[in-house]
Amino acid sequence: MARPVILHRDFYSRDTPIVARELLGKWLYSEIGGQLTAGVIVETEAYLAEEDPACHAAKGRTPGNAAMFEEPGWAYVYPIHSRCCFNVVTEAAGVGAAVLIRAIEPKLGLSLMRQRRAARRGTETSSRELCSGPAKLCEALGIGRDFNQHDLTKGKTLWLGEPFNGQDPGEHVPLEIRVTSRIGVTSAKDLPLRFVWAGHPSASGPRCLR
DNA sequence: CTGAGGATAGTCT
DNA sequence: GACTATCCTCAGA
Repeated sequence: MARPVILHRDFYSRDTPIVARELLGKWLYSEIGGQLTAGVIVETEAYLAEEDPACHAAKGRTPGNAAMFEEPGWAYVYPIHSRCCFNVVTEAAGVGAAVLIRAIEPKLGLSLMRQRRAARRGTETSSRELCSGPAKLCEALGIGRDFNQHDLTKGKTLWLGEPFNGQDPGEHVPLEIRVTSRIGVTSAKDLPLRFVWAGHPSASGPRCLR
């Protein structure tokens, strides 16, 4: 297929909150075994290298978080509660900052997404619930730990880019962005580092935070 | 519809 | 052994 524009290294090589904000409206693609799935990013969270105890890199580099210290534009996939969450590394190599992708609106390959989700759940899932959470979208797109340290700027198997061919980018830019504290973190509760496409049905979290 | 609580496993100390 | 950037089920309204 003809690739839509892929996000390059310089997109990621900026301050993490800026990257998190500008990621809203971009598309996340996975092409695994020749099967394409994709969706629009509607919710992100920034995790900072400095003064952010909630960041996995806060206590320094360990084998588990090593990906966060790699090149911007690389993937950091970590396991939690027997699921996975997907981050993109930002700023610069050695810094230890990233953006967590919390929710997408499913656009391409819905039936495969449903299949992958149902494999775990055993029940049918509505399209708005399909990718409305960091671990849900990983399941739906087939993102596992094998994508840790994957280079997202190559446009192969897993990457971020502009809207799919034929889709008007203008329709995929949020009219309003809501900024809140991050969901589920136990430290640094007050930092306004969560970015949501305001009112989007595919966002996660309690209704009052969408 | 909403909010609370429990299940669950990988990682670090 | 204690954490956890989660998800799902089940009450209750």
